[in-house]
Amino acid sequence: MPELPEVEVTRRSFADAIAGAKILAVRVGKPLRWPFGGDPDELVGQIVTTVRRRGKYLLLDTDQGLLLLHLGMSGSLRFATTLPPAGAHDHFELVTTLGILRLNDPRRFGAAVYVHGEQDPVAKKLLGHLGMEPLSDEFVFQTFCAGLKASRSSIKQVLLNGRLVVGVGNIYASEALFLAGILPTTTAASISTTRARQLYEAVQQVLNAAVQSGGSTLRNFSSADGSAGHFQQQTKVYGREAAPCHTCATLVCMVRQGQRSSYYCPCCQQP
DNA sequence: ATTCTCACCTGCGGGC
DNA sequence: TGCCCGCAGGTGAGAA
Repeated sequence: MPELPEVEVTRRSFADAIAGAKILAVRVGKPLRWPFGGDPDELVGQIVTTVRRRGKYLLLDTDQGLLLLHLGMSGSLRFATTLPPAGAHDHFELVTTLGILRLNDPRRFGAAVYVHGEQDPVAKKLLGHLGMEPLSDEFVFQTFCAGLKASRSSIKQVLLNGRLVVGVGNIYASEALFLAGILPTTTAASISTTRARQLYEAVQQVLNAAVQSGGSTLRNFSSADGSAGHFQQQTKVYGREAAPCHTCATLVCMVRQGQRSSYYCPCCQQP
């Protein structure tokens, strides 16, 4: 479920509450996307200091190391002083002095990985190739535009793959391309500087709007305090195949790109 | 080097 | 009602 907005909303919903917590126990369920990377009990006694986000990863700094969490396609976190008994899809849990942090992930594409720091080889493998953070000052138009010019892939794929800009997943790629008036199948390198600028703005606009709306809740997503998002109610094209475009009433179309669905308005969006 | 396809896993909705 | 198929918010590995 989680693209940048959902991960960021999740982060904000428990970052302050967990700061300073001492880890009392670690519970591990079924295997996730990546091995944990050590003995989970190594975390016991460590203090959670801060919660950061890099792309779609959450980075929990402790006084001795770094815990990487990823929500995959179906993951969500809860942080509360008390929680119901762990269910079949609760695969990772930190019991702390300030509450229980629990990862629920039915499909298990998510991950919980412990490393000693961002220079750790495993951390570098997971984070090292990630592109610019679209909601930070490091998101520079000139770099973005140059990256588009250098790619022969479709613009939808470039937005999705995270090498140029991180955090844009299947929902927000379609939405940003609609806002920019660009067809998802357009070759990235063929996009003019003017339209690249529109896309650069659109990416930031749609991600900011989604964060403001608490993210999208398509199935069971909720932030760590249990609240759902509602951006899915304001998508312009995503999930709206055969429905009328809100701008021009033309029916929204769907196309498969790299086994993912892309939605677009054939009237409002051009190559 | 870059680009494309596949695999990982579970659940749900639609069609028969 | 039950079964089978396709699809779902991600992404690294390996092939081309």
